[in-house]
Amino acid sequence: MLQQTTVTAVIPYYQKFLDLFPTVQALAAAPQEQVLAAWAGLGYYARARNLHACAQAVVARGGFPAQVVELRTLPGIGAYTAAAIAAIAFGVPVVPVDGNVERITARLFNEHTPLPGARKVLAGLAQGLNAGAEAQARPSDFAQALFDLGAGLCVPRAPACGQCPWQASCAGQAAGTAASLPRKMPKVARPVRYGVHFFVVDAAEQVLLRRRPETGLLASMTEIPGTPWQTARWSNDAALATAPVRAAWRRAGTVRHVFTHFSLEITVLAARVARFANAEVSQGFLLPVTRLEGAALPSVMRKCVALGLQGLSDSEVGLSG
DNA sequence: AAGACGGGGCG
DNA sequence: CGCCCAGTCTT
Repeated sequence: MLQQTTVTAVIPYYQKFLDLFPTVQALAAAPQEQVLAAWAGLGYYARARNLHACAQAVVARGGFPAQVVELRTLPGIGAYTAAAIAAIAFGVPVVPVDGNVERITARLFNEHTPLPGARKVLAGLAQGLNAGAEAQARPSDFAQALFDLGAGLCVPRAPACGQCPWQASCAGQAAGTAASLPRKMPKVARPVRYGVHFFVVDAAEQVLLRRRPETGLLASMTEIPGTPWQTARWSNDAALATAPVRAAWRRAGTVRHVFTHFSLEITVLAARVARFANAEVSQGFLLPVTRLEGAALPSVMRKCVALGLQGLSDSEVGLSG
């Protein structure tokens, strides 16, 4: 759950997962929809699918493996997580290399090769950090100490080298380059994409939703119907041609959202209908407005829903469509 | 070796 | 606004 995410963001989700799925068996037996709904808002949804599949694999093999090479074969368990579990849960003397440890290592050895190219070299160097007898005897504490050093002192900007226990042996500190390490390859510009999504509610206060494809961005998550996300703005006519129902659409507003590889600008149209025809619902499903909170809606769609609800409560003149 | 893959918090 | 976060998987 912590992969590429901050601890503070994870804590409430972690608590919710322990309540919903108190054992690995319970998680393995849960329907995917419930797991995705519990993960909704945390991002990188492949992690949720991997965690679910991982629980099923662990139950199938009769328990958790304790060695790095076996942990590594489980879904969603890469080099870092395998080492972290082995060291923390099973006392294996290995060093888990996350962003913190990468940064500490680059500074200790004054390594100037930019990431991600330097990743393999840094991981190799990091494996030598626990050579001392104390580190060998306490792999879990040593890993935690590295995380805390990276989070508290050896921070990305303005590291507190004066308080660092490794200051004397740090080549980056000696060279005066610590604060600028690790170096990174320049990032490519993020393009903008545009979409139009439709928030529509019937007289029974049910919202029309659909499930996203099982692969790609926001895979298997829930959304309100909408156009594809393209590089050009949508004309009214082109967007309305994709509307899931005929209705008096009104413009509820614009949602802006930033993904890793592009920014998204979504125009939300909102409408009420008396009732949905069967054909209109066949592409998706209906959910009472009061149950939207428990749905597997990613953050961008929660923004759209909030805007749609607000749009319906307003009283403006609508577009036709 | 590159990309794809979320979301929020902070300077 | 850009950077960063207890990375992994696919191509």
